[in-house]
Amino acid sequence: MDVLKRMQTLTLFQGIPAEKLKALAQRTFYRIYKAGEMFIGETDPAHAFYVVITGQIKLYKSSPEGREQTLTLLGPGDPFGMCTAFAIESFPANAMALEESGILIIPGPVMAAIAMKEPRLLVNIIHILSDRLRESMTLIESLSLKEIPQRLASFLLDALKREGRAGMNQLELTVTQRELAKILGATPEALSRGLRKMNNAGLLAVDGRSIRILDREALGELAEGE
Amino acid sequence: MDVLKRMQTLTLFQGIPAEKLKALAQRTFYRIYKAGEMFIGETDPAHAFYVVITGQIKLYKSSPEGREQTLTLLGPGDPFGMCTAFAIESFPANAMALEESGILIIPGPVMAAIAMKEPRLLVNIIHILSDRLRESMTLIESLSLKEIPQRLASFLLDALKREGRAGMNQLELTVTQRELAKILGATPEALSRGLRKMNNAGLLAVDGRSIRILDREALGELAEGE
DNA sequence: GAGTGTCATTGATCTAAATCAACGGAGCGG
DNA sequence: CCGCTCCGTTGATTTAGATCAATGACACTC
Repeated sequence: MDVLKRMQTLTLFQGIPAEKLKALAQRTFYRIYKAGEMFIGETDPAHAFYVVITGQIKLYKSSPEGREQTLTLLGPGDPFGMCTAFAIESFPANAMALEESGILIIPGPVMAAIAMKEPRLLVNIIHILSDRLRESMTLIESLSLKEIPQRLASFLLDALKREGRAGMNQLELTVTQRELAKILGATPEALSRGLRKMNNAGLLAVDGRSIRILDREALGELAEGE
Repeated sequence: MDVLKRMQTLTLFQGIPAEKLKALAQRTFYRIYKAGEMFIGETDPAHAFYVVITGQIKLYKSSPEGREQTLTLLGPGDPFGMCTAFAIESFPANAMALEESGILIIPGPVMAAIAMKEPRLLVNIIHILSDRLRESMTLIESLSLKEIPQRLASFLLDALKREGRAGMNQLELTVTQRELAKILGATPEALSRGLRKMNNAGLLAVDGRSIRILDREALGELAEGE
């Protein structure tokens, strides 16, 4: 794989001079992880900066009893590990490949050295961190202040907005319902019941991983809170 | 108040040349907010960078039914609004002064202009954002995977570690129990019962806002999960 | 084609914690 | 001093959602 070429297409590296990027690319690794492979543990001192190239990664927390909460899903182009590269000692979560995934690994010190001389890169990182922070706050709000049907409705509308060309009401889940449950902070059972209820109410129609939104407005009202 | 002098003491501005800081200080405002004053709403397009000088600020989310979840407490020296200054359009939460508080307000564009030429400042901001992100993840974990007694135990140990000189077992809450409940994602009733239970079990002794930890080890076990 | 793991689903039961309600105490303003 | 508000507390009730258990549907591998 041409690491440099990939890096040039990433928004993370927009505005960075080619020679700097080349220096970075020379010390960057590319690795394939298998589906289900957990490649960063919470306590790992992983001082590196990662970028997903192909596949899908989830960042999550897990409890001693085996329950899990997904923090975020990452797809092609998404960077992660910003924290550890510059700031924090150990990675604050676990990372697992949901499918076979190709990942760029940039050693923390390498990244830091380049970034210090390239404010544009630092600003890009700040953008990404800000975005993640906002998402985290939304998740906190969701977990603490909303009930499961509301969370589900919010998620669906959000996903529709994110992936949907205007006017499309079809939604393709990138993950199993089991995984979706972990994103929403619910059990698969609760999610299943939630979907069925919406189905019965005529809000949507589920068919495997694809969901057709039938009544966007009603879903919106539900998401807000009746 | 001598804005420049204050700014020089902030870790946020460590390593920044004096003349740059002076330019920043000249365009910075200082404002006092009264206790209970809500000074940023979630939808506000507040493109500014804030630093708490005195008092105490909480960032929080609120639901239409009036329930609240506190995202974080901020004290003297803590900056916030990093997101809006550089990246996001609207502020992702509400901000309220819990006590009368003095705040520095640096207009976003001013901050951005200086920061672009001062990588050190950008790195400082990345540090802070990383830290906030890690805290957010911990809160998510807490809300989703832990029950209230566990959350409470974690909080107490954390607070003890943060404020405590080694060996001290005395803990002074900076907020009412009502506010603490909002931090933990619980109701005041649930918090009260939790504290009483720990009291009865001989883990701690509550006296108003001061808490004496009697059995740190047992509290630690409880925090993890039995 | 049988055997096995994962997935979604549905029903029955259980439980942590919210909600509702009531009360005593502390601080404050008139 | 009396009323007022906000706080913490305790008890009774309710409920959302977890847990437990069982089932059918696929998709694999052997």
